[in-house]
Amino acid sequence: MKESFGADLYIPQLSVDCVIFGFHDAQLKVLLLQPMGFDYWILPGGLVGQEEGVDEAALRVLKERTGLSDIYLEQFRVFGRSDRPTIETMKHFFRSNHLNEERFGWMLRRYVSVGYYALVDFSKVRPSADLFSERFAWYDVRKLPATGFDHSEIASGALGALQLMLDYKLVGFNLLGETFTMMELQSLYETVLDRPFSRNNFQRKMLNLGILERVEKLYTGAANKAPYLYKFKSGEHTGPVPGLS
Amino acid sequence: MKESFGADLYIPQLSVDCVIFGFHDAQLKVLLLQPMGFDYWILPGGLVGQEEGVDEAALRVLKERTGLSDIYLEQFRVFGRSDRPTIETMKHFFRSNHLNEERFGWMLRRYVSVGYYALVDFSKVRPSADLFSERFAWYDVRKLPATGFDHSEIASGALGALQLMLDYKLVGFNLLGETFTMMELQSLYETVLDRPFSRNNFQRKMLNLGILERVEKLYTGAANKAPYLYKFKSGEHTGPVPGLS
DNA sequence: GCAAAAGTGTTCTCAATACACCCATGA
DNA sequence: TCATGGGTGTATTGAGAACACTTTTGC
Repeated sequence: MKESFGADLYIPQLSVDCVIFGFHDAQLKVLLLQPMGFDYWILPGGLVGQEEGVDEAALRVLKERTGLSDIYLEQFRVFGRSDRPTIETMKHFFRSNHLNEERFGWMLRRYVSVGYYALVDFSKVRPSADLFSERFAWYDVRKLPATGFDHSEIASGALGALQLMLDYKLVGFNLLGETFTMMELQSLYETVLDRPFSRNNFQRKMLNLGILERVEKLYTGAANKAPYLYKFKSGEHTGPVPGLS
Repeated sequence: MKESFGADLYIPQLSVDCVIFGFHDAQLKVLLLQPMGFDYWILPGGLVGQEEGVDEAALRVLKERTGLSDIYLEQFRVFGRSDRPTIETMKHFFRSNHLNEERFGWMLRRYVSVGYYALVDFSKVRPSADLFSERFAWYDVRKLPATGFDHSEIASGALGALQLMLDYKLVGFNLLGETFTMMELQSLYETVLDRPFSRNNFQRKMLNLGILERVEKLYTGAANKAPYLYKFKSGEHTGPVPGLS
């Protein structure tokens, strides 16, 4: 039997893909990687080690790509159709990079992928590309470039799941920094849910939840009243990996 | 290399497990199987064929165990911790049934399982045990017997997911027959959500949704007013497999 | 006619909405 | 002092909860 590099280290035909959301410039952005010598982009992802939990694999990918641990992470769906375009894309990649198909042939199979989304503080992320990628970039989740595999489908699935969860578990705060103004929070909600909120009612709704703490005033130097800064009362709704699978 | 029966037919180390919910006697029941010569119970499940989608595998299991196709099916979570008790349980099973570990040794690995829940009309199901099981039985989801693997965790995860979805997607009707009385529907909601509703408010709420059609009166022969029968206006919320993964 | 279950109506409360008004700040 | 953005207050609406009342049916 030929030497297959890495074949025995991982669970065969299983991968994780992470949709990493960051909020910046009033846009909900997604971190993408561009594989070597390719003109399309893919989501950060990886294989699951034999001794590793699936959630742990996703956290490892997140740590490698963002430099952060303690990230809010949620599993949202398995992408397992038999016609997922995994083999063709991988072959294409191998040929473009002159990789030996005999060594990495074990990867040329149909893969089932577990989809995760993560919420990060955009300003804290120090992204880095992986070994097979040339570069990374943040893209507006609603204006994605051409993607490999079925990764645009995974990204829009993640957006739908996030929209569902946003109020239910109050996860939005994970996309902001330690402190934020009410307008920033509102802008986040409007961007994610893609609909406007009225300024004053939004404020009342958020304050009535009883999970915001007013910190101090922020002097912007702008020609208006200085807005308050708020802090999320850390508690149940912040932690990463709610239901470790 | 030794002959491994079935090893190449399936995606290695990946399985599906189905929590099949039925509503009967004011209880939310789950269909369980008892493996040959064992004293615990397990959920219906199976492996995923190489040419088969993960959802398709779940539908196949459902059809085999219930005799029904067109079942409401929802994927809810992946169970992929590295310490899932799959190997020990399988070994135990092989030894009890004098199966050759050399032939089926490829199954003695850590498995990742995709969890599904299904909603069926209890009266239409004709359950059957699988090849490795002695018998089947319906159990109240809140009074499960001792289960193998981590299947009680999967079952309670499914219950949680169903509770979340019950109102959001109005999936409850899949647990009832073609027509039903308002009391049956209310009893279903009370059982699933484990809390009481007031009779009249529940009725108004349901009718205001505009998805119920009043059919005719039902003569029960009881010493009371005959209740109306209702029908679910078939549309968006009935179909099986909402997001084919 | 009475008990039991089904159907309908009324009131109260609370949260979401829309609208209006006041405050702080820099040009 | 005025435009800009932030903060607060008030009326309206609609859904949900609690309560009471009427209708049908077999005994």
